[in-house]
Amino acid sequence: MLLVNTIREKFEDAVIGLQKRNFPQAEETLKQVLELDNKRKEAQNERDNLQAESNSISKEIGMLMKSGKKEEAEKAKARTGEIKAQVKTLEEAYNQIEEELKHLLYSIPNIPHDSVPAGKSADDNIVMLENGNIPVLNDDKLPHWELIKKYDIIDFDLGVKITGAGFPVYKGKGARLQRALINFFLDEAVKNGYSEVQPPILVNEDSGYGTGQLPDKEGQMYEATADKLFLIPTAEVPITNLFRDVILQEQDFPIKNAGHTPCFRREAGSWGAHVRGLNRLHQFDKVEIVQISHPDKSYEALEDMSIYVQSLLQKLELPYRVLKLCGGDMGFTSALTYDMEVYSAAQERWLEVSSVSNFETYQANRLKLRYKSEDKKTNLAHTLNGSALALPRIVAAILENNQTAEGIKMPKVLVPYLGFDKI
RNA sequence: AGAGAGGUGUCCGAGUGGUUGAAGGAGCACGCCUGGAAAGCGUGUAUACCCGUGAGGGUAUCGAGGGUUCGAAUCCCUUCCUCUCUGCCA
Repeated sequence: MLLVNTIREKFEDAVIGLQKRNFPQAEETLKQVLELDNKRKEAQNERDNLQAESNSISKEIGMLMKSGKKEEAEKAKARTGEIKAQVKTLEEAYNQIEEELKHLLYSIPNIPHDSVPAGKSADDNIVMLENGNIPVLNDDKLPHWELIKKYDIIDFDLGVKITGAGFPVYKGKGARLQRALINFFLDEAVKNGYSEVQPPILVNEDSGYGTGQLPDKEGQMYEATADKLFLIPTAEVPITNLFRDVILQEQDFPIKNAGHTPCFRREAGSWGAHVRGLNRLHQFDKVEIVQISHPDKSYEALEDMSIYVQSLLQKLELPYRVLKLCGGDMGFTSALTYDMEVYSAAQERWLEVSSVSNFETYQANRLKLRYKSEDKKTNLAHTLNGSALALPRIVAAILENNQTAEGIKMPKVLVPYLGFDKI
């Protein structure tokens, strides 16, 4: 969530930023935050002063008791009754204001970076660059949902039998392709200085709050209600939460973690014509990269991550483009997001396979993820993450783009992982 | 899952109702001492919020949340976690 101090000090910028996101009543809402915060301070002052008085009387009583002046102690006790009741009232008032403020802050998205264009939808995103050759396929080209049947490598019907729609079963070379991609992505990440982690894929509520899935977005996650745990929608949640309530030293930066996990998304109400086959699933695999960065270095880190993700796509020989998301299309917690899309040649459309974001202090504030600077001050760190990469659409593009009459050619870089070069 | 023990500051560890944000030790930082180092000595060493230009002051925090009390690290309740034994299990 946003820092109240930031809102106070950069009010105009914050309003303009939120307007870029089409956040309704930006100015009114931010004013309300400041008013509530002022009320909070007043309430705290009142409460603290009274509590201080009560504390000092209690100490007095303690001293009187020690020195055997029982009667005077009793007199002092009588005085405290009233104060106690008042403190309780003030305490409740304070808590209510604080709660209200917190809820309001939870409802406000991150302020976009200056360079983020205003815009309403994906149509307003900016194409930063396009790379790679779009293959020219014969007229008998097949979309991946046909190819997987033809070669019997991914079975949606079996998944329906076991679980339901959106839970495919990978078989034979399909399963091996999955495993090869995961290993390839992890190896590349390690080569690029990321340290590999294997986090839990069920997380508690605190973790959900830490990265911003909670409150309000619990509908997106599968929940194990008996234990109040959530199946992760992305490894961002457990990996970033590794650093919840942590105070780092400046020399700890940058922290670079990478991990593979399955991801689970309910995707309630988002089914339609464009989500056939592997395009949208309830369960899929993804390798995620996470960086914890010094605030001065986080945009460098973001560029770094973007270039790294692109290097994977180049090695997989997939045509891709990089988008800078507009305010209206960015995630709630992000300040700047690049989306990487690959071209899937049979569907003849671009598929998002990675989303790389800088959250600045928005997540760190919730996470209480801080660092001690040289001058011994504690400041919030910056968090970033990105997919590197999400498997299903990569698989879709590999299958579609490389189909030939003799079978589907595998990218060279995967062959050592696969043990075969063609499906 | 059952029985028992326990969760205190960066770490170890004392503390069972009264100026305890918390003894003592270790570590770390700075200073003194030294030719240099070690030892020794001294000082300092949490987080959040609030008040104050500042020095400084206030409030809260001893796993978390409630309660009893004028006063709680200390008593009570709930909850989470760790350890030991038993059970179960990949």
